[in-house]
Amino acid sequence: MREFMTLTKALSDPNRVRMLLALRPGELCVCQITELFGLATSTVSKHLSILNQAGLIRSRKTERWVYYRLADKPAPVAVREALDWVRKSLAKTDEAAADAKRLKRIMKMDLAEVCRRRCRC
Amino acid sequence: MREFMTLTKALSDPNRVRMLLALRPGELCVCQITELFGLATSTVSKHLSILNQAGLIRSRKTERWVYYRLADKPAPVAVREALDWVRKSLAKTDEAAADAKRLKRIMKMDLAEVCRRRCRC
DNA sequence: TTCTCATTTCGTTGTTTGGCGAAATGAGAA
DNA sequence: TTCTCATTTCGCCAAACAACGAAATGAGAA
Repeated sequence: MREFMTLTKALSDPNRVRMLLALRPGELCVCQITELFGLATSTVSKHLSILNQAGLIRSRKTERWVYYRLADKPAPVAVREALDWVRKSLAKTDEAAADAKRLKRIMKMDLAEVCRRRCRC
Repeated sequence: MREFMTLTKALSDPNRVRMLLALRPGELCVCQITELFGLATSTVSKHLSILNQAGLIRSRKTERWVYYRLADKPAPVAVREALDWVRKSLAKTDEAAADAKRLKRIMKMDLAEVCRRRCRC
């Protein structure tokens, strides 16, 4: 029950759900997600931490960046069902399409460039 | 997206999830649910209204009482998947078993009796 | 080793949410 | 019709939460 509530609470914020959808094509680093949603880095980090704690995503650190991806096959059944539910319910929505479109543009940029841009001095 | 978030928010409170599980065997009236969870009537009513608005449950009024039941077959796919997810993830948990046990006892009581008992004067 | 910098953690603020009791509602009983 | 009473709505309080900027972290670069 406790684990299940961690899952449902993780899914109860629209920005977190959008992050799950954005991660469908493949892993992204924090600064790319920050750029995609126009939120503060600390806010994005918090959201990712909540999704991670729920087991919905996993992280990997390489060089200077932390990459997040959707949970892999060995994830618990409840987690996989949650991800399927999100995908089936929202993959074809306008919001997901708009995010995907903007993400495409961000993916074409240099990663270091994206990270530097996040700094709004 | 908006509808989906209504669903996930509805599922993000443990008492609401317990209510969904309690409704699995069949419909219950508000005072039975109130007795089952030991919450104020107004609180239970609010929770049921949120579940109803999300399409997860439906209501029916007969004589003096309002009965709530899980959403029927013609419910949207996302709703049916949500209910399946809850059932598969939690039906066999200790919490669900404990609630079911207490519910059994309440079901043996006279309905009017249960409603009157709720009044803690 | 020290420096750099992407990310996380901390502390604060405004909003949302769950809980309650009291008052309002409204459909059946009388 | 008026009365009864199960349920809903309202108003309030305390706890939880999302968002931000600033400070801390810690791994790679120099």
